[in-house]
Order: sequence, then structure tokens, then C-alpha cells
Amino acid sequence: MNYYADLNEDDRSALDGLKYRTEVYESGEEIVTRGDDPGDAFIVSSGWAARYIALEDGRSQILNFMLPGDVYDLQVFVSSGADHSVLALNQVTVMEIKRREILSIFEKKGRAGAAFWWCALQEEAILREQIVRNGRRSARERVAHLLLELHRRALISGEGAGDSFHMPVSQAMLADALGLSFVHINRVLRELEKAGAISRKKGWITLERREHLVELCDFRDDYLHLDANPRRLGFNF
Amino acid sequence: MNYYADLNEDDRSALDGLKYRTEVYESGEEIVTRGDDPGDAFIVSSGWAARYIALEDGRSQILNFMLPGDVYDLQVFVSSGADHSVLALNQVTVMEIKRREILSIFEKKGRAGAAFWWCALQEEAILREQIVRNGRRSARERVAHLLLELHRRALISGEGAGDSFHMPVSQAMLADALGLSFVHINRVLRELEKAGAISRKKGWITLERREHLVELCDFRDDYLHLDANPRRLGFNF
DNA sequence: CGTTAATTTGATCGAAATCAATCAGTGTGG
DNA sequence: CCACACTGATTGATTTCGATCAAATTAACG
Repeated sequence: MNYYADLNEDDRSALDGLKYRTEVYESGEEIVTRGDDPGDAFIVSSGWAARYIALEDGRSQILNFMLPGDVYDLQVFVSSGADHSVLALNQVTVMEIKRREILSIFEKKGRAGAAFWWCALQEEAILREQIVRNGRRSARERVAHLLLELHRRALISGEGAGDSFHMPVSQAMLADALGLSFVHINRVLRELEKAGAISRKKGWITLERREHLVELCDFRDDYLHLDANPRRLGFNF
Repeated sequence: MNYYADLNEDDRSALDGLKYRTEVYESGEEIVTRGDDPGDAFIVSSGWAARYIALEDGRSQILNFMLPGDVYDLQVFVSSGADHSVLALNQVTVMEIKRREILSIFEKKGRAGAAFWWCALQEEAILREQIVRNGRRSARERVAHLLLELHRRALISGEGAGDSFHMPVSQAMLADALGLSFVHINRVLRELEKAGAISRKKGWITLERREHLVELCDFRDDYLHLDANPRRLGFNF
């Protein structure tokens, strides 16, 4: 395990000492199903997943995407059944960690626990941004904003290179994330492509004119608090 | 301070021993302004507030409403400037608690800390439901669903009586919460009223036919996890 | 290479936005 | 006590963005 940090030696060894079980899920598998009481927290170590809630009539809404390095369900302390599901978007490897293990990190002094806290904080910031994006932005703004967010996060997670990143997300999934129809998602993507703002190839997205996208949706580059808080957990395998 | 709980005597006295400062905000005042590093966590003890994010062009989105008993910013451990603001919707009294105090609760053994954890969990559930509501529901469903949520929460917070509750929220605010125009909010409210589902009077809402509303938006009565987790903090003044 | 899933495109429809007034309540200062 | 201003609610007319319906085209894959 490796990490960026203002962590000291003790903190690092506390994290390195975490016991975990590695689990692999194939594309389309459910990592967590609504109603489960998963019992464990987990950290995505490779692949992408999506947290979503399905309504009874077939509509469904993606809450957010999970990329390598993202932590799930720190609320294990008090949880009582997930109110949403988690779906693997491609082959996903996760580190599953028992409640007890997480608790032990928090009980120790030092900043190791803070690294987890910070992950939870960032996740909440992403949820808040999702609310604003879907609530008060036009379709074109939503798409541009989400692409910029995912690009940023893909870079941080070690995937992606420069202005390109692999995005294993179908247009129907994008639609469920952005509260739009997949037909309209397609039109917006094509329009952005025709305008030279992006290009697409076999699941890879390239932001050809990033500044244009940023201007289009007034993307605030700092909203993930990434610069201010270098306490992110990172993993190399 | 009083609370529902599976807390023991030690837990209760730990909570009772919390030092706090009481602060009063008038309707329209900002309790927290974006960019602030508030330093303290706080608990609403009376009145309603709204957490929101404003875009530069005047659009704004309410993230959620805060009612008495709701806790704000347990992430004080690692925070670095709020990414959103909090607005008082009527006269609001809050208990402001220093970081150090909150930390001391968590460091003690026992379930007192879990009570705070649970508040954070519930808040996240509300944010998630907000995403689904605004992303995948029609205007009528959104209004019905939000009214049901607020009614439920008003009852729990000790306000409201039976099917009625005081809702100090203008139609423009509802619009900013639900991602709609205030004109359309007005039409939907009138329609629900004409249909006999609700009635309104000087800021009070009565759910005349609650079952009808529930059916209309398929409201899941349990989504706040209230029954499963009676660890909510409560306050009487 | 056939079969299914994902993308693309066109045509039409509709829910909600926008534009534009009016009306009701509430101060508030003369 | 009244004229005025201001905020919030209401209603109507028109427009628009995105949904829906339908079909074709391409990509993925056993």
C-alpha cells in the first residue's frame, strides 16, 4: 500500500498493518446489493464501479462513480443495510476490510484515521456537486462537468494520461448519472465531438480543448479539495 | 439535552457534559458562508436552515434542509473551508461545539460517539435521496416526495402535529431544492391542493391525503432509517 | 458469422422554462 | 391612516429543451 501524506512512520505502519481480503468482480456484477448489510468496508484498487439506486418502475439513478483509491462504507460502525447498490463497470478489484480493522485505525492516535476521514469528506463533496450539477445545469453543462470530474479523478487514481482517460461507462450509464435520456446524452457527446472539444475511441475520452469545457460549465478546479488535502490513500499493485 | 437511545449512563453523561455556545440567527442570515473554515460543529436546536451552493450566474441549488436535531459538519477533523453555505430560513438557534469537544466524545469508549456517527449517516442518506428525487422523478413526484420527507422530519424534531407541520420555506426555495422554476412549483402545489391532497395556510402544510402522496411518488417510509436506529440526538429547550 | 448490446439519427411530443402581468400580504415612513 | 414599496404567490401565453418513439448502423463477442 502506498499513499501521499503528511503521515508519519507510525501512521504508515498502521495503514500497512491493515488486514484485508482481495476480491475480484466482473463487469456487470453487483459488489453490494441494496438491503445487504455488507459488514466490511472496501477500497477499490482497480477498475470502476457505480453506486446507484433503482426505482421500482425501472428508472435508476447513479449516485456517483467509484475509481481506484475510493473508499466505500466507512459508516460500517452504525450501518444497518445498504440503501443502494454498487455495480462493477468493468473488472474491479477491491480490498475488503473488516469493521474491526477500520475501528482499530481510528482508535490509534495519529493521522492514519484522518486519511479515511478525508476520503469520506471528499466523497460527500462529490455527492454535493452531483446535486448541483443535476439540479441547476443544462444537459451540455452536465456532460462537460462530469467529464472534467472523471478526467481529474482518473488522473489522480493513476489511470489516464494527459488529456486522455479510459472511461468504462456506457452512454446509458451516463444518462442515469446525469438524469437525462441516453438519446440526449448521445446528441450532446456528438455535439461536443463535432465542436472539437472532445474525441472518443473505444472507451477512451480525450479532452481536446479542456479550457473550452471548463468555460462551458464553469468547472471549479478545486472542488475536490485535492490540493489542499494531500492525505489521499493510494494503492499500487 | 435529551435523546432516544440505546445509550447507557456513561454515554448520556458524556453527551450531557459537552460544552457548547448558543447562537441565534435571524431569518435570511447566513450561518455558514462558503469559504469559511467554521472551526466548530453545530447542532440546530430550533428553526430551519438550508445548505446550498450558488453558481456565479445567480442559479442556486439547495442541498438539503436542516431541522432541529440535525448536526452540521462532523468533518471538522479534516475540513478546510466550507464548499457551501448555510442559510437561516426563520429564526434559528444553534449549539456551537468546538472541534476538541467532539473529538473527546469519539475518543471515549461507548456508544456516545455512535450517536453522532448516526446523524452523519442519516444526512448522507438524505443527500442520496435528493439525488434520486431530482434526477429521476417528475415535478409532481418531487414535490410530493419532499413534502413527505419534511413532514416526517418535522414530526421527529418535535415540530408539527399529526398531518400538519410548519414549513418556513418559500416557493422559490422549494424550486431551488427541487431543481425546478418557482412558477412550476406553484402550479404543482396548487394542483395538489385542488386535488385535495394537501392544504396550505400561512406557512403550515397539511397532508390531507398522505397515502395519496405516498402512492404518487412511491415514498419509502423507511428511507431515513429512523425505525432501525433510534440513536438520534434530541434536544429540548 | 450470427446474435446481442451499444451507438447514432430522425421525427414528434410534452413537461417544464420563460416571459409577462396581476394580486395579496406586510411593512414603513410621512 | 394612507400611499408606496417590496416580497411572495398566482395565472396566462408562448417557447424550448430534452423525452419518447422508431429505426438504422455499428461494435462487441461467443
